[in-house]
Amino acid sequence: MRGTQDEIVSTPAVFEEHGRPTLKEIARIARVNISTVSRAINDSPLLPRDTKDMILAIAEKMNYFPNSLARGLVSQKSETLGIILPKIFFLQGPFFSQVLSGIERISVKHGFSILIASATSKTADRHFPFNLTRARRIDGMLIINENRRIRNLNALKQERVPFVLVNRFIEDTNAPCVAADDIGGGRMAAEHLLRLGHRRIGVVTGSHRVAATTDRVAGYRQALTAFDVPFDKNLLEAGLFQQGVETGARCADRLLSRATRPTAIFALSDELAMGVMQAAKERGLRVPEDLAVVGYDNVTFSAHLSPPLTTIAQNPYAIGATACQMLVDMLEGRTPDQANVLIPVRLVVRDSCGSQSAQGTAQQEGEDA
Amino acid sequence: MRGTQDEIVSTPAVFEEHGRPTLKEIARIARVNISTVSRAINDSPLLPRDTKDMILAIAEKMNYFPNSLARGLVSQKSETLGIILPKIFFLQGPFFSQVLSGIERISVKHGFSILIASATSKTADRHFPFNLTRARRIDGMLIINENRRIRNLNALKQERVPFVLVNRFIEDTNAPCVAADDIGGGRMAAEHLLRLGHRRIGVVTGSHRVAATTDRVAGYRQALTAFDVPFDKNLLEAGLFQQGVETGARCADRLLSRATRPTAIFALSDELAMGVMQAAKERGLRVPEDLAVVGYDNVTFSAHLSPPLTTIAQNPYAIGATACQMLVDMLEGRTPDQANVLIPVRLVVRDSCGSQSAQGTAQQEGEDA
DNA sequence: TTGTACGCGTTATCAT
DNA sequence: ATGATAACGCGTACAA
Repeated sequence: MRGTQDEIVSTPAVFEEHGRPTLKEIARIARVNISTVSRAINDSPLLPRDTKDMILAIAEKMNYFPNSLARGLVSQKSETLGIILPKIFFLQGPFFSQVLSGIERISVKHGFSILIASATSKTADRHFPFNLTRARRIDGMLIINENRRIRNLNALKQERVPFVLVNRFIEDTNAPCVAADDIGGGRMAAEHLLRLGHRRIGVVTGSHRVAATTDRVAGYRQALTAFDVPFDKNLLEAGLFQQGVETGARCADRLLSRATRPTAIFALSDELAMGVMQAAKERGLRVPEDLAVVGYDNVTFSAHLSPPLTTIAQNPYAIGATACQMLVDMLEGRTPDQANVLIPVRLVVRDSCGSQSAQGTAQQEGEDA
Repeated sequence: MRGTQDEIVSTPAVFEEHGRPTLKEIARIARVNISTVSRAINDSPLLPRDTKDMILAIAEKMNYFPNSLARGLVSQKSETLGIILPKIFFLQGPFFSQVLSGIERISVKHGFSILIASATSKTADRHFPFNLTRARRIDGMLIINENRRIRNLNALKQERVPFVLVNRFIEDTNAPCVAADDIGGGRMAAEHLLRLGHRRIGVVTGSHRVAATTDRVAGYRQALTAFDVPFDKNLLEAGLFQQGVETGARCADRLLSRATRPTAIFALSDELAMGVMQAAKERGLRVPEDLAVVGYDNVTFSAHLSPPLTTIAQNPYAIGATACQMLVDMLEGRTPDQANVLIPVRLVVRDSCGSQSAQGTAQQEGEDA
């Protein structure tokens, strides 16, 4: 019951007496100077083995930990990364959690802590997020922002604080970023349907203010162009990512009540796709026979819908990890080889578009990133 | 395009020249002593209006921000809360995100930053999470741990660091905690089925190492006892929360292939319930006619399954917010009126158990916490 | 090899 | 009403 290490380790509360131990305290006990202790703690090559060991033993016994505030004051570093979130950040799905997980993994590996900060209400600090760097709380920032336009990017650059844009892709060497290949994802989904012979492909989107919508639609249009299919903006219906199933169903309803209804629908999230399938069912349309459906995200349940949903899988963990690695590299003086990186997505073919050989060009699973 | 405030505010980069401004720098320019500036910044009542205004104007213009490291060094506080996560924290669902959201909201309101920290691999710091408090990085901690047993709770208490256990309920005035009422939730789900006349109620659980499983099962057993129905441990099948749908289906399969199969199944998550419904369908069993199903969590898609899933809704945002409020209270010297608080859950009745008046006692929606 | 002394930016306690 | 100065805990150039 004590064996595993997923847990808090016990600790002698030695410091009960005089508060937490400091270098001075240790120096007093070890009968050496403070700086000698400091050197021992920092494993300075100047000190001989024995002195070092002697001091380290005492420090260990006293449960000493360097005060990182004092250290930071001297070094002008906090060894902390800030994750900057928009005021209303949609943490609904598992996406953000996975990104965070990737960030966390890399940051601990390099000894950085992470501070989570979201824009507060307007009454609060209007200097956000620069208050954090100006107050020396963080050394760099990972900016998570789903908006299509990054406002005041210039201010960001001027501040001269290392940052990485997470999940927002822009082609700007001065603005490092890591994002999923939303354009590629949109294209792959559309191509899949086009190859199966579909020509009227409806799209159920999220808000056009978020980049996920505009980029994926852009990819969809690329595919259309490649197949010489004219773009018809009446085939687009905008729902809300936050209310995926409801709005997905509503949008699908509108699409399916058109005079010439689409033979396929590309939904920009699996939840939207779920709504689409539901709406189709209610109209007596069979998926995939009467309507092919493609989703986006490959969330856990999508494999278990009936029929199992063909979808685009992203890699949020890799996004977080890569972004964090880039930031750490910058902070440690290395230059990342790429400033703007795209994390590939992949098409997961299941049953919601029918057998691939049924219509159109037969083909297996070649279209991965 | 500049009007909204969801974004980064622009900032004159005045400090380009001499690094970031400090009290000393401002004092030099204002031709006053450092301590005068300090008083102005901290709005000391000793200073007359005009001096204060004069200094503040300069500070503002120079874009001054107090160095929180230096402040912390003096005040012995970091104004930072730590969120402690287990090594492998299942962030799959939206649950954690919502808890985090609640924490974040309250903490910014009180001027605290939040530091995210998960237990690292065993090679790293074996003092986790006390390294954080000992290094003065955080003033208190919110401990998120899904395990049934909290190991070394004593070490935690001995460390004399303010903490709150999040989503783990224990009856211990010395260990403040905030959690969802899992026992109540289990009971409510089972009662619902019992009222509808079911007597053989299968349970698809998660791992028995996590409290969510044991507590909800405990509640289920309470309901059984209240209805004089003997507990049959063969009606329990353990799946995995992380692989909800798959293991849910597998467990349901085992349950449904029993000689006398259950007439209802209580799944401890909506994903598990989804798997249960799928398994039922594959056996040609109709839900709810042949099998009633209750889920847990009320995730977004559960309202849109066919049939819509009856489930237990938790309130993760409230859990986070309440826990954080308690911690802040402790840090600011207030004593929370309750040390161990239970956040109520509620039964959301949909169609997966059939009409309530169909069998058993008719009743409306009285059983909320 | 080890000690001395100063500075990091701030607050607080003295004076004046 | 304001200034000088000593902490806070640590790192480090310089001395010894």
